[in-house]
Parts: sequence; structure tokens; C-alpha cells
Amino acid sequence: MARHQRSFNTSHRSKAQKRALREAVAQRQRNTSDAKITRSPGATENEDLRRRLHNMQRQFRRAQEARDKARRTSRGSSDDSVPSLGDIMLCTASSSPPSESLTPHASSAVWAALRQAIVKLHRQNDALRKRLSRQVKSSSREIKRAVQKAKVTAVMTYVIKDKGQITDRARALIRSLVDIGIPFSSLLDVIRCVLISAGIEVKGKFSKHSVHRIVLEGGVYARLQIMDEIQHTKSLTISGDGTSFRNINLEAGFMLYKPPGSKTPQLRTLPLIAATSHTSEAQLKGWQGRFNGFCTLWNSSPLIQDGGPVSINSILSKTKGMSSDHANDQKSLAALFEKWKAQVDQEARGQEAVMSMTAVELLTLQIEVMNTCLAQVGGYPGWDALPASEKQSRNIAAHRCGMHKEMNAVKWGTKYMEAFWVSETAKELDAPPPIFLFNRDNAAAVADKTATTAKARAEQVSSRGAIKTASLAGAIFRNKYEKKGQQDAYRYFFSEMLGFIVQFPDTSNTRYGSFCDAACELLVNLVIYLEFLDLMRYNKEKGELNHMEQNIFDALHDPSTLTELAVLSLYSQNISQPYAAFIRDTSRTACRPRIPGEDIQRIYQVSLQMIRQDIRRYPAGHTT
DNA sequence: TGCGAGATTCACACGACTCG
DNA sequence: CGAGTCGTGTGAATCTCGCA
Repeated sequence: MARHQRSFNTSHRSKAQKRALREAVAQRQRNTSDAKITRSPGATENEDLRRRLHNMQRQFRRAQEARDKARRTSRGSSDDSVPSLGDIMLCTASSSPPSESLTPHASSAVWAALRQAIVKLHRQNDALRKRLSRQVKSSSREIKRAVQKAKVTAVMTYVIKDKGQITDRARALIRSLVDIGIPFSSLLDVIRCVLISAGIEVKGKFSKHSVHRIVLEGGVYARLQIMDEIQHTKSLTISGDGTSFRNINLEAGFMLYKPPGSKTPQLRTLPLIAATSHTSEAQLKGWQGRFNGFCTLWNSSPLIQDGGPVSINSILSKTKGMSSDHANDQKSLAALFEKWKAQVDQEARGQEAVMSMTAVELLTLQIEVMNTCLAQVGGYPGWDALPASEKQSRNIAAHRCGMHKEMNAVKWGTKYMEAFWVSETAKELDAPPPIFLFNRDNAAAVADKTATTAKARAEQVSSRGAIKTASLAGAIFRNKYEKKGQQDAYRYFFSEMLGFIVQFPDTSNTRYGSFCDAACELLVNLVIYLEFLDLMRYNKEKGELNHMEQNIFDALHDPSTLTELAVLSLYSQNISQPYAAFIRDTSRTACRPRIPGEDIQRIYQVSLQMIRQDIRRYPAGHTT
């Protein structure tokens, strides 16, 4: 029995087992000391062991019973014939009553079976532990392998294009290779040769034309970078020099400043420019051109959203130094530069002051300046006596583009017209607004009776009226792309119908006046346009106009849209055209409109009357 | 001065994508 | 679905520049 006890690995015993063992040993010692007096040592030990075996046997039996009971109660129990270690421990830990005695042979067999069961449990436990350990190792190995494979795949293929566009990384590589002198036409081959030799596959290609564009792009990036850095630097120094090459003066320019993140000042090379001469004035002009170009580029780039607009004054205010040689032209250039800087600064301050003025203050200032100007020439008689060129040079009042004013008049007149349809006057007249000219998606949204929100949004974002009709007509009857629109068929058809070649007005969002011309055209030849649309319909396989053409067709049948077209036509013929003729007339001698004011007012009243009559003619609800 | 390589310009085409 | 934009490719003509 002692041999059996030694065979147990103590490290695998539970606390309950260890406690039971300690108690057994203590009891054995007590029994041993008692037996020294009353019994022989061999008989006492034998008896003690038998008792212990008996107890353990009963404990094991109870454990089996508990296990069976647990299996019966649990759903989907397994058929494992071996009791779990937990069951045994549970039973072992519980106190057990003294058992009846066993024969030595029976106790030995039970003990062996128990020991076998425990050993089996240990093996199972060990197998499970090893299986878990192997699975953890295996999964981490698989993850590592997958990551490595992905890395290798990514590195081994060099992608030149992403969705048809040359990637930024490829562009940078192209610029680097161009920088070291690789010919445009050989760049792709060079990249392929190098990467293939390194075992990297190259996907995609580019042409030498793209290389050219990418190099130009690099120049733009460089200038934008300089502008970005200037905005973040406190001061800068400029320098430059010139030389001539084949009788052409070339001026080089440099800037020295400390860019953000740099501890030392960096020298930036500015674009080389060709100058008419190497005089100080020409050199100053070069610097002005450079700064102007830089500001224009920056202010027209998307970067303005982050960095804000930049003025020449903001660059000049940071220009604290100018380095050059001791030549006289450079000294003169420095003086001219300083003068320019002061002038720009003065203008910027003046502009700031004017912009902060109220309208009354500004008007007062303008009148004051105008009076000063008139006083210098001896009042109004003196001003009238001046030649035109002198008037031009002395006219310091603000000039505005007359055609822009005219364009704005049409634009705001259209907005006023839009507002009319929802006004009380329109309601009194039962005048319905022009029909909506939905695009395809919005038309679908409006047709969907369940989509109330989408319908409301479609009506909110959709346009209608004369301007939209003229815009659509321009897209169909005179598309700027030859392959789009119906311009060819339009020309042939109208030539046949009218007997002479016509062209639909070039409608454009930036030139509102063209809509007026289109309105005239659509109204004058309305019947022919409707016939032409019918012809387009019959020429199609399905016999249907497309969405845009159908919109025009509907609009040309809508009285309210036709009314707006009439208003635009009247305005164009009676105001726009005479006004344009007037402001473009260089021979005029006085600032007086050729159409008398009373005539304009009469035209306006007639137009208004026509509109109202037209509205009355078509009651509300009449749309086609 | 002529030649050839490389760069530039022009005009057009095509595909991907967005917008209405 | 059509219009429009953008990025790219292509071929031909022309220009530029280095070199013998």
C-alpha cells in the first residue's frame, strides 16, 4: 500500500484530497502510538489501511451515484463512463460515515480500479490541456502566416493606377525619376525594369503625355507649398539675379525663410522668368508678376478653404530683407521694391478703412472726391470741355461692368417674377405658377404618392419657369458638344421651315441675357419648335421624347411658363438690347439713356398688362 | 549646319464618375 | 438615362537642344 501511495503525484491532488490525506496520516500516527501498547505494529497498520480503503470506496461509490444522478437530470448528457474529477473531489470532500470492512482481495481490486480511473482522468485532463495549447499556437501561427502573405502580396505588386487614375505615389516616383534625367518616353520601362528585378510585379501603365502633365503638376504643387509656408512664417528674405541666354534676359528668384517645423531657414527656388531687359524696373516687374501669380494660384485653389485668401500685401509685409550684389541696378531695385511695398501697404490700409465705412460715410466720401476732382478742372463746364481721354484718366469714380449690371438686372428680375406667383396678387388673379420641370429622379419622387418627404424635397430643389425652359432648350437645340443635343437636326429643320439658317441662342448660366434671346426665339417660332419636338418623337424607336425633351414640350404648352417667356422677351427687346447698344456706343457724348424714361415706363406698363391679360385668359389649374 | 532624340502642343477619343 | 466633367491615352506635327 505504501508503494501505491507513492505512485500518486501530489501535484495533481486537490485541496480536499490533501486535507483527507493529512487527516489519515495523523490518524494513522495516533493509532500507531496506541497500538504500541496493545497490538502488534503490522496488524494495526493493516487494519488502518483497510478502513481507509473502505471509506474511499464508499466515497467513490457516492461519487458515481451523484454523477449518474446529474446525467439523468441534465439534457443531452454524454456517455462518458469515467467519473469526472470534480465529482470525485466533491464526494471525497464530504464527510463520510465509517464503512463496513472489506476483504483484502476485494479492497485491493477496488483500489486498483479507483487508481485506474484517476489516472485516466489525469490523462484526459492532460490531453485536453495539450489540445488547447496546440490550438492556441496553431491559430496564432495561422494569423501570422496570413498577415505575412498579405504583406508579401501588397509589396510584390506595384499598382500604378487606382480606378483609372495614376496614384499619388506613382506620380511622386515619376517626378523623382524625371528630376534625375530619365526621358519621358523611357520612364515606364525604367520603373518596370527596376521593380521586376526586385521581384515586384507592375500593374498599369502611363503615357509620356501623362508624364508631362504630372511634371507640370509638380510645379503647381511647389508654388502652393511655398504659399502655404509663407503663410506660416514670420519673415522672409528674397534674392535674385539675372543672365542672358541667346539674347533673352532670364531672371532667377529665391526666397529664404524658416518653414514650419524646420529649425533652420530653407532656400526656395522661384519660377525662372524671361524679362525684356535687366533693368531695375524690369526686375521689379518680374517680382510683381511672381507674387501676383502665386496669390492668384493660391486663391483659386481648394487650399483657400483652410488657409484663407492671400494678398500681395501679406507677402510683402513679411518680406524683411533683400540680398544681392553691389551692382547699381540692385540698389535701385531695392529702392523700387521698398516703394512698392509701401504703396501696397497704403492701399491695403485704405481698402480696409473703406470697407469698414457705412453706406452714408462711403457716399459722403465719394461726393467729396468727385467735388475735388471737378474743382480741379473748373467745375462742370470745365469737365464737359475736357477731351474724352482726359476724362477717362481723371475719372476716379468706381467703374462697373455695364453688362454685368444688365445681367444682374435679368437675374433679380427673374427672382422677382418667381416671387410674383406666390404673392397675393397672383392669388387674386387665380394665376397658377409655371409647372415644375423636374429631373428624372425628382419626377419619380413626385410620382410616388407614398414618398411625401421626397416629394416635398423634389419640389424644393426643382426649377421651373422661363429660365429653366430656356436652359433646357439650349441643352437640346444648341449643345456645346457636337455629339450631344440635336443641333444638326435643328439647323436642317429650321433651315427648311424658315428658309434660312438659324442657331439657337447660346444659353449659359454665366450670361443671363442669353436666356432672354432664347425666350424671344422660342416664342417667335413656338409652333415650329413644337413641330420639331414632334419630329424628334417620331424619329425615335420607342416614339417617346426623353425626359428633358418632354420637359421642354410640357413647358411650351404651359401658359404660365409662356407668360414668363413673354416677359423676358419684352424686357430683352425694350430694355436689354437698347441698353447694351447704349453702353457699347463709344461715340456717345453724354451719360443719358437713348430711350426716354417715360418710354421705358410705358413699355413696362404694357408688359405688365399683357401678363395680367394672359393670366386671366388661363384660369388656375390649367397646365397644358 | 544637319541630324536625331526628346519635349511640347494640338485635337480627339474613351472610360469612370457625378449630377439632375 | 443623358449631360457634363475629369483624367488619361493616342497619334501627328512641331519645336528644342545637344552633338558631330
